[in-house]
Amino acid sequence: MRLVIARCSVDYAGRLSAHLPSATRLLLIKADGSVSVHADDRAYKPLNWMSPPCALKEGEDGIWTVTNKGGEQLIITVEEILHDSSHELGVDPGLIKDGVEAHLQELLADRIEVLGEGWSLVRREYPTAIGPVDILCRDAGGGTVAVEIKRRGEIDGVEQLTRYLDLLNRDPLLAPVRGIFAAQEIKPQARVLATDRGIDCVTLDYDALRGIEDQKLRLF
Amino acid sequence: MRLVIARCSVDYAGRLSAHLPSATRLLLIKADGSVSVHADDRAYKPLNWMSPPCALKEGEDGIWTVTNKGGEQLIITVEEILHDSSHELGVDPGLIKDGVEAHLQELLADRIEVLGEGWSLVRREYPTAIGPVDILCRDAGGGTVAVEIKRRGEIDGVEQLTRYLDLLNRDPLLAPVRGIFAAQEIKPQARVLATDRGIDCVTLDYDALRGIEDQKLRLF
DNA sequence: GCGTACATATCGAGC
DNA sequence: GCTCGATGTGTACGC
Repeated sequence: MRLVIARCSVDYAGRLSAHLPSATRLLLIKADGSVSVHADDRAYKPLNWMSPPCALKEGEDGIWTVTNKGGEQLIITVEEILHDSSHELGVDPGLIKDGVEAHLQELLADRIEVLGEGWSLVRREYPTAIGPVDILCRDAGGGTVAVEIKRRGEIDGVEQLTRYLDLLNRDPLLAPVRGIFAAQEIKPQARVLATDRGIDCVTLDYDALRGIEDQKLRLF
Repeated sequence: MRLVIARCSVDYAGRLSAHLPSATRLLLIKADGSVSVHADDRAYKPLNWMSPPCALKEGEDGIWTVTNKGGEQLIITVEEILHDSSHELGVDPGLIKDGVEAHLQELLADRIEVLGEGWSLVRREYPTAIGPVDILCRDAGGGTVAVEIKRRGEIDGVEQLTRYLDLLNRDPLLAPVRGIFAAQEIKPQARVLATDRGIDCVTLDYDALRGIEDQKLRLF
C-alpha cells in the first residue's frame, strides 16, 4: 500500500465525466491495483477512484494515468508531493460478520410461530424458477405462505416477493399462496405497496428473536 | 488527515456485529471525524469504519474507541504502530460531474421532439402518490405518455415505470397512459420485460442530445 | 462472464 | 430530521 499526499488535479473519463480542481489530497494506491483520491471529508468515500483491475502509469511530467480494461481513465496531474510512503501489509484475514439477513432468516425459520400460532415451516430457501423464496410455511389453516425477509424493507423487496407469489400461485399444489414481508424496519412506501397488493407486513426484532432462540436453547 | 499503519484487531458493535483478527492495516482518520480501517485490497471500501459525526478516544493501553451519536462503537486494539503521520489538507473545492440522469432529463425535456414529431411536454417530475414521474408528455395524437429516464436501463427501471403507469391509468383525465423507457444503454433483459409490458424503449445519445441543445442555443 | 441480491452502503434533494 | 431515488454504487455468489 502506497500513501501519497499531493497537490493535484484529477480528471475522470468513463461512465461519466468528472473533474477535480487543484488541491491537496491523499492518493491511496493499494496492492490490488486500485487507486483512490481522498479529501479530508466525505467519510470513507473517495472523491474519485479506479477499481481494480487497473494499471497506474506514472509519467515523468507528474501526470499519472490510471486505466482499466473498459478504457475508463483517471488522470491525476500531480503538482507537488508532500508525502510518499509504501507499506507492506500482507493478506488480511478478513471480516467476520453477525446480524445480517441470513441470520434473520435462520432465526425466523427456527421460530416461525412468531408469525402466528400453529404455523409450521415448509422449508427455507424454497426453490423456484426465478430464485429461492426465503421461507415457505403453512398457517394454522394449512394455507401456504411465502415470506420475504429483509433487514430493511423497501420497495424492491415487495417487488421481489410479488414475483415469487405470481409464480407460486401458478402451482396448483400450492395455490393459493399469500405473502408476508418481514423486515427489521419497513419503509412507508414499501408498506403502502405491499398492502395494495394484499401482502402482510411484519416487523422483526432481531434481539427479541435471538432472545427467544436463547431461551429455546436453554430449555433443551 | 491522519494516516496510521498499525498491527491491530478491530471490533464493531452497531447495526451489526463484526470482528477483524489481528493484522497490519491502514487506519485513516479524516478531519470530518470519520475513521476507516483499510486492508491492501477491496478497492476503496474499508474493512470497517465509522461515519461522521463520531468521536475517537485513544486509550493509553492502545485501545482506540470510536463512538457515534447512535451508540455504535468501533474498538480498535492497536498492537504496534508502524507509521503515523498527520497532514493538513484544507477544504476541497469538490467534484464537478457531467453526464448523470439529471442532465439527461433536462436535455430530453428540452428536446421532447426527439421522441416523435408533434410531441409536447406536459411537465418534468410529474407528481404521483408513489413519487414523481421523470417526464409526462403528449404525443402527436394528444395521448398521454410517461417517460422514465435512466442512465443505465435495467429491470428496476422498468418496474418503476410500470408502477407509475398502473397509478396514472387510474386517473380518468389522463388514461390511457403509455410508457417510454429511455436510457443511454438498455440491458437486454430490461428491454424484454418492457416490450412484454407494452412499454417502448428509446436509447438516448447524451452527446447527440447535447449537440442538438447547442444548435438550439445558437439559433436563438 | 453475466445476472441477481445484499449492504454498517453513501450522498444529495425535497419536504 | 426523515424519506426517497441515484450511484462510476461495490461486493459476493450463483449459473
